[in-house]
Amino acid sequence: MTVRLLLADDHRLLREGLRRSMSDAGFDVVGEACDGVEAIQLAGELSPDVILMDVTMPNCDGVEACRQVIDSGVGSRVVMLTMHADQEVLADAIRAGAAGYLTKDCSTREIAEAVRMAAEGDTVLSPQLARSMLDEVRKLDSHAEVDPSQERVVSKREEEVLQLIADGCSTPEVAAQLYISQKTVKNHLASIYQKLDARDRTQAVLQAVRMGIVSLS
Amino acid sequence: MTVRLLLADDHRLLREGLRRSMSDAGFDVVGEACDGVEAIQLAGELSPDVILMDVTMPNCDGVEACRQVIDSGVGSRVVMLTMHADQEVLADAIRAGAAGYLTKDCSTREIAEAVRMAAEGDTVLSPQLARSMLDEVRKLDSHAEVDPSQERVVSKREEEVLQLIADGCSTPEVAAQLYISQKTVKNHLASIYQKLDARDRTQAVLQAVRMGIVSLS
DNA sequence: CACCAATTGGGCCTTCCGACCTATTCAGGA
DNA sequence: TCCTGAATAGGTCGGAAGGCCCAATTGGTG
Repeated sequence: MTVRLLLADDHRLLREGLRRSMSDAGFDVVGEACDGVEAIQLAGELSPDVILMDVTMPNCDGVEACRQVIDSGVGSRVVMLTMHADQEVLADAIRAGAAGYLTKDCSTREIAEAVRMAAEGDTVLSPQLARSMLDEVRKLDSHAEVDPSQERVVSKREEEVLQLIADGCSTPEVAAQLYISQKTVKNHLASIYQKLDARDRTQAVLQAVRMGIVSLS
Repeated sequence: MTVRLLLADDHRLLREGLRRSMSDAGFDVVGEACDGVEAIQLAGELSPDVILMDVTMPNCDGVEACRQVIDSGVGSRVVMLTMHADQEVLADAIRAGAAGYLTKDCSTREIAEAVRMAAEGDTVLSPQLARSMLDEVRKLDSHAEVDPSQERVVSKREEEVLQLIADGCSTPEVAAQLYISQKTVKNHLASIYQKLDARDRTQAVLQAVRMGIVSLS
């Protein structure tokens, strides 16, 4: 029984490489999608056993596409592929129902094994993500409610403040945006400076960018 | 006469895909590097005809690695691979002496052709980058002297100020570092704000990071 | 229950920052 | 040669930023 596989990645080079590797590994590559919307559509039309889905794609990102495919009930197992080992995205992907989460640092052999295991109902992950993955799964098992992405360095509110500053807001503007006083914003910032080992907002935002806490534009 | 090819990309999946594709296309893949430093080292040891080099790599980015390979005089032609069609990076790559600049949206066939053409001394580029590439080449042809990375948005001095700020310096510290008065630093900053459409140092540094003017640690 | 972290807010103070004004020197292009 | 741009430096001024004190509430955790 060959595994029917759908590839979803916006980079043709990677798709072609995967198609060859996966075909050689004995999988039946039934289709390729170059964005999230196409992936969802093809998943519905082709009902593949497994979908190898890139996280970053145009139109609809991989995690959202994964969610929609799982929710649509076609029964496809989704293995996420990502460029970077991002804890946040991993957590999102697991919550979306992904059956695997691999970085593109993996070998084709590892990918092939992951696809095979996903097809058999197992959940697979990159070795370097094993621990956090297990933590996430444990949390899902123990208390099935959504947890605000564990191990946060700064609090939720502080993260909001940081993002607004990164978006170009001044202290008064952040206060207005969040409906709190300027003093509270300053307090949050002072707390952030301690946690991120920064001494001003510039360093705090840069550190947050390095740590992936905030996104730049 | 087969073309001897070196692959440099930090993503093993992509490297393996490329190795297969390029081998099948008749190239002799003599080595693989997973970061910039390794790429430079292997280029020296193996003297490949062509190096397929990713732009974003650990240790030493592809553009810098390209520059060093070209400067080392091993005679290898460097074809850059990139995730995104970035004008700035393209310009840097061309200045660094790259023989080609392709996005990973290209097909393996296109990559193979690009490698072949690069080996023959031609310069190749992604279709969507053709125009800007030609403009860049024209500039290089018209005045062939070394210009300190022309089209600079901010001046050399302003760039130094920006980098120091990004490194965590305050205005007095920047002034001390550059042996100028605080007032001059402020003047530079005011000029930077205009040029980068920023209203404070935080925004200026973030914009500079986006534009690749400064590096974050 | 007691404690802790998060979130909210206050006051006071010093320093920094950015806007706006001017000015000199010097190198390079029209 | 004149003019522009870069780099240098000064002043003033209002607002922003950051340090350092403080306190109230809320929601968990031990």
